[in-house]
Amino acid sequence: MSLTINDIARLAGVSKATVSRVINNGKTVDPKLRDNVLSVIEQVNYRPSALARGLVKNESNLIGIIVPEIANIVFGVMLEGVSKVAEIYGYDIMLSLTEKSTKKEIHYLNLHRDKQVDGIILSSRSLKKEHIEIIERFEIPCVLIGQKSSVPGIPSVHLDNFSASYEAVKTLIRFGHRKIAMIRAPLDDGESGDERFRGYATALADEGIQFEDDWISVSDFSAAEGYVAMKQIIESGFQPTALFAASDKIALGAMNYLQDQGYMIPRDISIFGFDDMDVTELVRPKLSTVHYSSIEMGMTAFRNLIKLIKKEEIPAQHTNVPHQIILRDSVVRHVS
Amino acid sequence: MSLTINDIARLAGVSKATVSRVINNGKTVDPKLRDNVLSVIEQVNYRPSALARGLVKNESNLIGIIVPEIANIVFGVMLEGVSKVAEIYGYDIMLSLTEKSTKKEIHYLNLHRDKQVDGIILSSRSLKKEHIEIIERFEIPCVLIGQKSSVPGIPSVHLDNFSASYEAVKTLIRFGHRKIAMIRAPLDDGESGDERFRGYATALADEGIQFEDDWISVSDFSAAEGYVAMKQIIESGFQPTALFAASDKIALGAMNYLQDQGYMIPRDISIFGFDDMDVTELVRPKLSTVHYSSIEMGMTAFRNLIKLIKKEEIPAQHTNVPHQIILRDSVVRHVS
DNA sequence: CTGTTAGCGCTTTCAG
DNA sequence: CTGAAAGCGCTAACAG
Repeated sequence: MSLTINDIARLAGVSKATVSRVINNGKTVDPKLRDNVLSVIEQVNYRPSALARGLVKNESNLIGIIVPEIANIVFGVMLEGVSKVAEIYGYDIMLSLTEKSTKKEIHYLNLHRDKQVDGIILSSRSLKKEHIEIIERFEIPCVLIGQKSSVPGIPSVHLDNFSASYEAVKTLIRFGHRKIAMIRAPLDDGESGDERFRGYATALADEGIQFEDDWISVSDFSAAEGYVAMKQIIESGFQPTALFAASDKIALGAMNYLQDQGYMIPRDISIFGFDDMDVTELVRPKLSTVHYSSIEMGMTAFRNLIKLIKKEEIPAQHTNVPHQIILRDSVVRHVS
Repeated sequence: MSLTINDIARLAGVSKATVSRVINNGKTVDPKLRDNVLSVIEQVNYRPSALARGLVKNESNLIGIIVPEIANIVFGVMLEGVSKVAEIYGYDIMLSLTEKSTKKEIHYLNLHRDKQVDGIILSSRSLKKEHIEIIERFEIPCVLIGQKSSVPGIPSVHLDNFSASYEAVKTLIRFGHRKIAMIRAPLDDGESGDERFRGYATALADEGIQFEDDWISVSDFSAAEGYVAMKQIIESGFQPTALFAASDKIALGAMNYLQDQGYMIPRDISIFGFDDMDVTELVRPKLSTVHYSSIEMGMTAFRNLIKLIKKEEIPAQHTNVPHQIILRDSVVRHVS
């Protein structure tokens, strides 16, 4: 077994209170004693138990991250952001994956509380009563990432999905496109999926363009589904001159379908993605897309969480991460 | 504050020992008492503190994962594998990122021990004396992932990088290629980078092909560096008919360079990658590559870790995850 | 400035 | 089958 504070106290010939003091750079400890204790600690390589410490201080220096998946690069990068700042603040990370299951979200919310995490960063499509109950009952500092939160006390960090999509579609329109298809996120994907669609719809409406049902297809965020969704649109008979996809992966899948069918991109159809994953520059033509910084999102989420934990400063209920329109080769002016 | 076991005891009119017993489905507890306690727990939504429990039981149901990065999809998927099995066994995951820094690896190894993780899955380029010291001193069950371990008691889960590369290059040779370039991993990337190179070298040697220094270039695992590495090879004057890249990302970068220079792929140069990331099917031409299952790797690593933790069964020192050669459009027969 | 003494919330002998 | 008591490793008053 490991050495305990008692062992150190004995070895250094002091009380464990003193050892505790030097460990915590406690107030005034006689320099000689301190040096002595320190050298003993050094020699035997003593490390205090975070568990015991957490138990009495009622804090763990652990924060929880609950996200649907991690194989998705967007979440991976987000997590790197959180991790970077967490490291600076001396927090460790407990990670749980939910596969978008509300049940698992609840399950892990509870589990994280059991482990006494000091706070949680949660990515959920929508906060249900059950989420809120747990968070409020146990007073767990919590920030929502990726979706807008409407719950006071639970701030969120996210994109302005509406504006981003609006601008993307406006850009297509400015390039002379009017017959613009969209592959949107599943209807149950939460607020951000809806907002992207709303941006699309509003941009068209503002230009007096009326879209039909068959301009729109639904897809989860995979390339495979994007492929199918594009197929659906084309087979419906609609001939768009441009496509706005709710994610880069969808866009790539769609692009693949079109290329497989002999369409030339962007000559026949312009394509606009969302996310700016690194593959956007690796595919040909390079993909136009909406850029935002996932890492920034993660960092901001953590910073807000810290504010919540320290109770020093109340973070804004909503924090927007900036976005930019990135024009690459997949979009060209439409000539009629 | 949260309710404690004492509250429950009081509320249920029993001793906390009894409450503890029912929580742990302890031996025989009078059914009436048990039901009573259970209903109280249910009613007030009591959840025992994992910290306190961990302190006395000397286990945390936490396992640590220490990897260089997570934005890299390979690690992301690995982590999903670990997570999937961990969930079944009721373990939570503490995650730390090291950016390949040995110092950070050591740092987090210590930190994880402090938090009393029951075991650690570590991805490190090579185990130094310092790693081993910590692991052995504190008797932390630990499995190495992605690299072969030569330390008894620290088993590893990894690919047979040598064979995989050997087979890939043999495949190119079988397709009539002899002037085969390679972009390899950095020299300090550890054993698996070396093995991939050795596979390449051996395959050529076995066919009596002598390669020169300018056939080889070095790149980290990014597309940007792959681009530069390919440029280097071409500008050296060597005209390969095929390229074997140590990763898909490198391959894609290289492909981009070649395409930018007007080369036609695969007509002018065949390309072989490694990893089978999902983009391999999204780019044109689709990339030939070495496939293996990162998720399987993660799952296997966890299973081995559990064996180590439970001390029931000693896991094999080395566990190989199977690989396969995937031929796609980026490789064609060379016609001289 | 230092040691003694209580706990933090839980499990686990050990009696009964 | 149940309760009392000790203790996991640490911190935090409180005296001295």
